[in-house]
Amino acid sequence: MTNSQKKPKVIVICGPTGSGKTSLAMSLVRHFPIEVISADSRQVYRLMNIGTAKATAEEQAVVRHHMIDLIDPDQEFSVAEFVDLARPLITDIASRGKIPCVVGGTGLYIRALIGGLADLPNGDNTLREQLHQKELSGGEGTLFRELQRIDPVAAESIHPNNLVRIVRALEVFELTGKRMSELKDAHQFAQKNYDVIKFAYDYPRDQLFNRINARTLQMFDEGLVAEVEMLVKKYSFSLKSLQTLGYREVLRYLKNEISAEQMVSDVQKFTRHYAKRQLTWFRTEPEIIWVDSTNESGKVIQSIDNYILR
RNA sequence: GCCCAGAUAGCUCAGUCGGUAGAGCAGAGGACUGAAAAUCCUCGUGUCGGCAGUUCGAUUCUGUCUCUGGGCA
Repeated sequence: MTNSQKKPKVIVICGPTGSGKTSLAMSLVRHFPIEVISADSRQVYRLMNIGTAKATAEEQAVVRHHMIDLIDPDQEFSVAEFVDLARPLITDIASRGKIPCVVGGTGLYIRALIGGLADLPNGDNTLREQLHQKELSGGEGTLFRELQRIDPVAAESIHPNNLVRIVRALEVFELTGKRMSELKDAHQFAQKNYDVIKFAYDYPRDQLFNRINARTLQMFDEGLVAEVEMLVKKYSFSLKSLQTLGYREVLRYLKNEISAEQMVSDVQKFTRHYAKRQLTWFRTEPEIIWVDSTNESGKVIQSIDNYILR
């Protein structure tokens, strides 16, 4: 028995929002004994259902879904937690003779799940807050100049305007005494624990955008506004998880900052932008089998058949 | 019917004291290792409404026509 035969086989269905990942997964159920592992940074939240396009109760009754509804909307989540929770699931599913099927659009989560994470510390909100304060009091560019001093390589690859990245790099140095660029470059998502086959639907751009626009309207029909109202009532307007595409715009509408019409078209627009960013990410993701959208699931099932036999 | 204001990038508009034009948004491309549905970067040629006139030269001035607002009858 070779090494690759010992590794658990994992099917990945990725790609931009609205490209039909869930329905592809559902069509695989009839042919393969899969269980779904959602790779989605928002579907982990309970009570956020409509706006995250979570698999419906009916769909979840057909196939077991994991990594959904893990935490309350006032809790925080991270890639690291995702990897820590999802990896044992893969082992478990495979040991029961089933095939783990990772379905989702959060590119970083998928890459980290498959390739592993570098040895970096968890985020520290207090430290982040301090760093932001430092930038405020020291003036624009303070943190970037500091980063240039302590980790010039990281500073080279981070734009001076990208505070989130700069803060993270400083945080890593602060917490470990090591440069993030070095910790990161030694890693490169190079772990190979799984035998992976990856798919994504490839749509003509205008077709994907039409699907997104239509799906957004459907979310509003299904009661997205009511879902957000409920969350605001149960928690608050400042809930961090509500700073999510779709939820954010409804929030602005509920605060009377934008009209209902504006809200809908904004959600459509920002979802299109998001899909574009995802495409940029997945284009560089290695070994994705891009499936022509007109090909339906036939090609995928064929490929998986070959993959299981190999 | 008359008067006024417009007509410039896919959209909203700025501008050129006459030397063929630029913002925002849309759109396109890119980056990304514990915030990732987040965060950040790059990219602007279009009969300047049609036709004629003045001029070395008109998108800019003049005339006229068409269309769109608003007002007066």
